[in-house]
Amino acid sequence: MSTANMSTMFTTHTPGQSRYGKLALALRDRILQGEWAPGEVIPAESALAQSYGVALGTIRQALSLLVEDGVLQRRHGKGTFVTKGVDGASMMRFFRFRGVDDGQSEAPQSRILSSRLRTATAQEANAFGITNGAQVLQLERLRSLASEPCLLETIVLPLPLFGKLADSDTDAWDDLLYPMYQERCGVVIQKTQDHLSFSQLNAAQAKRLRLVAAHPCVLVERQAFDMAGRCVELRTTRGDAFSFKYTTQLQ
Amino acid sequence: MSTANMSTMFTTHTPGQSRYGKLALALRDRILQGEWAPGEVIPAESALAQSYGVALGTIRQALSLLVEDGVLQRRHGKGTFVTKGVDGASMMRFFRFRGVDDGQSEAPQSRILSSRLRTATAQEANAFGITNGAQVLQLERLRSLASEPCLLETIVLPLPLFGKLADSDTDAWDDLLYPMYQERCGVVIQKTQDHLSFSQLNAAQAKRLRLVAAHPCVLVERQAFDMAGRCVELRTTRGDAFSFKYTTQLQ
DNA sequence: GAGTGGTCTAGACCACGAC
DNA sequence: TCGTGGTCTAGACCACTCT
Repeated sequence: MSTANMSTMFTTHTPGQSRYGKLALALRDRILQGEWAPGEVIPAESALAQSYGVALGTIRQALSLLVEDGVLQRRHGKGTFVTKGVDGASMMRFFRFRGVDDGQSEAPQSRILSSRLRTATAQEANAFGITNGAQVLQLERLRSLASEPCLLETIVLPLPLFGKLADSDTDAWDDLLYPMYQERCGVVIQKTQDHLSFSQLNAAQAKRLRLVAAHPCVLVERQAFDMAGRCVELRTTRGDAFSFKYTTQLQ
Repeated sequence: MSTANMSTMFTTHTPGQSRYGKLALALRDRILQGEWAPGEVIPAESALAQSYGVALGTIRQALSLLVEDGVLQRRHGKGTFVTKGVDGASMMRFFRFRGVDDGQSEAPQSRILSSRLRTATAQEANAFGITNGAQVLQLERLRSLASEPCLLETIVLPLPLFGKLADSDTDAWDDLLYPMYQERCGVVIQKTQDHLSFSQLNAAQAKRLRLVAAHPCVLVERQAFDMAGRCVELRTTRGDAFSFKYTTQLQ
């Protein structure tokens, strides 16, 4: 089972797949298998090197790959830890709402407006990798800062995975969904991809956000992925375009 | 064997400043000094290691830092090269204009609408690190795809550096400014920082873009930096908000 | 074949964190 | 004091690129 082959004389050194690359894949598998839970330490580098029969530097390169991927985190003097996942407040990085005291980023409050089951669209089934016609859970959610509504969200979750949420009382839900996904469903959000574009609010959406119909808004279409790289959440977020503020660097 | 004992005696091993960190700073200086021009190779890793009297792995770590910074690029089997700078078309990554054949990203055309000298504002002087009241060159520029105007830009450049541009005929300018900065003024754009927000076009701006006044637009406020990390360009770009399309990933 | 960057080894010591 | 990750060494061989 162990990949500890004999010596460098026999390695094919396949182009595109070095030894540390294979080690990274092997370790990633063990993490996904749940051998070490999110937040836990993995064995020391020296121990891993010995158990795989490779040099320390080789195992360090493997770990570096997983650190780059965001699967692992190193802490000098303490150990190497499995990542806990992204923080749920990350949607706020696209906006800077006024009226709220700037400088202090208070955690936004969350209210679930509706929760219902329906069959997945073809697009959703494809994204989630589930069969056409499977069930999904659709949520409408309003996020507020200092009692001021600021973001309106539509969230779609594949049912086999998030069944426990469908049965529970939405009033008892946490303000942050991603940590809750992990606690209640064992789903760790590891990566997100956001598509930003510009749109206008319809009447119903505007009412929720205390704006007028056709008010300009930013549309954020998010796909969230678990540690295995599977898409496990589709989210559409709308917020006042004039509160949009985003910074990006190139090189 | 005994080398480890020797070398450690001379290095203070200052916390927060490793040997490869110092090497990276030293090499960066030599690049900024112009010892190797953008696009040129630097000496081989083995040669650098020998000339600095360090192990190969140490010089490789130093080079890795500069590669991360975008100052250097490695090419297996060929050598390590000084980066040529960012491509000028990078503003297009925020938009997806329709009517133009999608899939093919044609290079947008450029027309300089105006060019004039004026004294820098306090904010500009601060950003550029020049004295208050110094001269700057301000350009208005329209970018078009397939003869359709799509982006309106205001560009401010500090004068001591870009003096040659002020004297030249704007009709003979290139479509891409950054390569031209390098050719004519020896300025290599190495990094950019873009602040995105939403706004509305005034009457004059709208006319240039063939839209109506108060039409929603995306506002991109860019700072561009040279290899030494100095801000050498301030740019404000406006484009139709409905053509805005941007994708970003988290972790 | 010669030269480059990329991988790997085996071992030493340093800096950090907890006990 | 001990265990952890971080730095550094000296030397070997592999894979890519050009001539």
